Amino acid sequence: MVPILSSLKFVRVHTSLLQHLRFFCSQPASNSKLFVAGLSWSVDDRSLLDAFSSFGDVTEVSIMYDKNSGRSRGFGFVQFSNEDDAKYAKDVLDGKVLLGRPLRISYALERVRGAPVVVPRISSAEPKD
DNA sequence: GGTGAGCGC
Repeated sequence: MVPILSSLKFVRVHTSLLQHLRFFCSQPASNSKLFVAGLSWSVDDRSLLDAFSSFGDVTEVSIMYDKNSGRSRGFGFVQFSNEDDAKYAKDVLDGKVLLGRPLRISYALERVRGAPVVVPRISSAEPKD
């Protein structure tokens, strides 16, 4: 009886921890920050800014570069000051070709301090309420 | 160094 109860308790704690982790990580950091992937390796910050600034007020643009090679990792982040501008740019530019590569745009995830960003693989298991 | 889905220090 006791080992059963303790194992059940362990399962409860474990599942709640996973749910909390998934809940925390699957939430967008904000609706005004976009995650832009599918970038060509020749796209830099300025060309990305030029592509997005025509759809709204862009606060910050950052492309992730490899520390060793110095080349672009093919994705970056675009921060808008307005949520509607970010949504507008996402709706228009998502799938559009920039320098030969189709853009893949989605909302940026919450960045957890000290830990890598966990990308939710299970989008069908999200609570609807 | 070539690479092509992805979530940043």
